[in-house]
Amino acid sequence: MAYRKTPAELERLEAARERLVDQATQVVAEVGWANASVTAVAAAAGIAAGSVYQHFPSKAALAVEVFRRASGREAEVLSEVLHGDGDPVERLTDGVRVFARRALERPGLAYALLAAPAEPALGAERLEFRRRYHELFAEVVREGTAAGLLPPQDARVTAAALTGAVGEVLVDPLGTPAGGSDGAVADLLAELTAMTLRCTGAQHPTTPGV
Amino acid sequence: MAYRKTPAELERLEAARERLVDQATQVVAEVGWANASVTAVAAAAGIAAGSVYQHFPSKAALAVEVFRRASGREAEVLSEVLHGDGDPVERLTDGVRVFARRALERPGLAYALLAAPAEPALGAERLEFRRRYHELFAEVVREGTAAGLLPPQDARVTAAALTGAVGEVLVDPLGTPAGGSDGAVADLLAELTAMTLRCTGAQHPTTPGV
DNA sequence: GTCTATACCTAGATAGAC
DNA sequence: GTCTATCTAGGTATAGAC
Repeated sequence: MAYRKTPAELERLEAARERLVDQATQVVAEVGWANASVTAVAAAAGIAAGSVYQHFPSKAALAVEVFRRASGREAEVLSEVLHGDGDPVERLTDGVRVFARRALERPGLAYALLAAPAEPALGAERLEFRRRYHELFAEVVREGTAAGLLPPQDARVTAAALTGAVGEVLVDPLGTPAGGSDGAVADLLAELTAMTLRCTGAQHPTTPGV
Repeated sequence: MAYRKTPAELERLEAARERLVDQATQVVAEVGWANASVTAVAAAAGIAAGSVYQHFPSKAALAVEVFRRASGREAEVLSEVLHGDGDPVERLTDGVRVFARRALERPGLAYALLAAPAEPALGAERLEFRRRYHELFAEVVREGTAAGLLPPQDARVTAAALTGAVGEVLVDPLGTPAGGSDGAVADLLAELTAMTLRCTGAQHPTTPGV
């Protein structure tokens, strides 16, 4: 009985925890938060229901971890694109396009993160992440205004509006089983970027890109 | 024992049901769906918990009724404004302004209807009402395009974007206890209408109105 | 450390008295 | 028709064997 766990033990534990979070994410994407019981999640991860509590103190804690993990990834991707190359307006449309495309590729997960009914704890978490999106968008809007590419405006309002607008436009396609296959996705992305440009007050579409 | 209830009886029942729905709405606005237990709602309506089931077959049915009632009112008000006088762009900004002002006047209820975590049944209901908003907005956007006031665009996407944008912009103020007192509300409304105009691509602000 | 079996708790729903 | 008291189900969390 060692007083400290060996590195190998820690690694195994960590791996099991990872697997649990991954599988829970999968289950949530498939059946939603409401039906993702501890039993179902544990079964998916190949462990017993009771063993979940070796890794998380409560179901809510696991749910929060799942949400943070997945939402964090999206926020990071968005952040990278928004801080990338090109003028602010280009980056904004690129960001929206990438965000939307990723959502449409994993509709179940995106729906769970963006809109699906969930416990209060997750509601709070969602609100926090939406604020993070607000900040990311607001920063770029301010840059655009400073560069004279966008008219004067309250960047926070525009950023919140963009967040809500993109989410709302996506929810319907995400809800319908086959969110739209081939060209429908391209059309939707084009309309989304056009809306983004209008919403910020950009005068000329800069990149008519894919 | 009459085979049919007398008109007086029916009226009394109907009144009790009304009172129950009203009080349930009140409770939901105050404590949210999660904490609006059958017991709490019944207490507010001055009846016993068991008696709730004289009027509704289940808690979910009552919740849906509460949601439909309240959301229906807002949709009607919005519809009236959008179908009122003036050019399409004016009506659009008026609609957004009225919707937002009403929400800010009843923050608890608005938050419950727009964003608060709720059971799956209500999630579906919410989605349905958001579609109703989409349609209302889309119609006016199409009119605006037809009148040459707005550039060509997919009205459904713009309408969904407006719905999401307005909701998202409102959620933060609605969440904070004193949503903003005096001039803050006016500023927010002004920014919202400006955003609405940009989002639809309207070139010149038509009514700088209150 | 992981499983099996079970305790427990909350909240919705019901039965029967008045 | 309404209340009180009770039942029940479902799912989280835990105890103890292996």
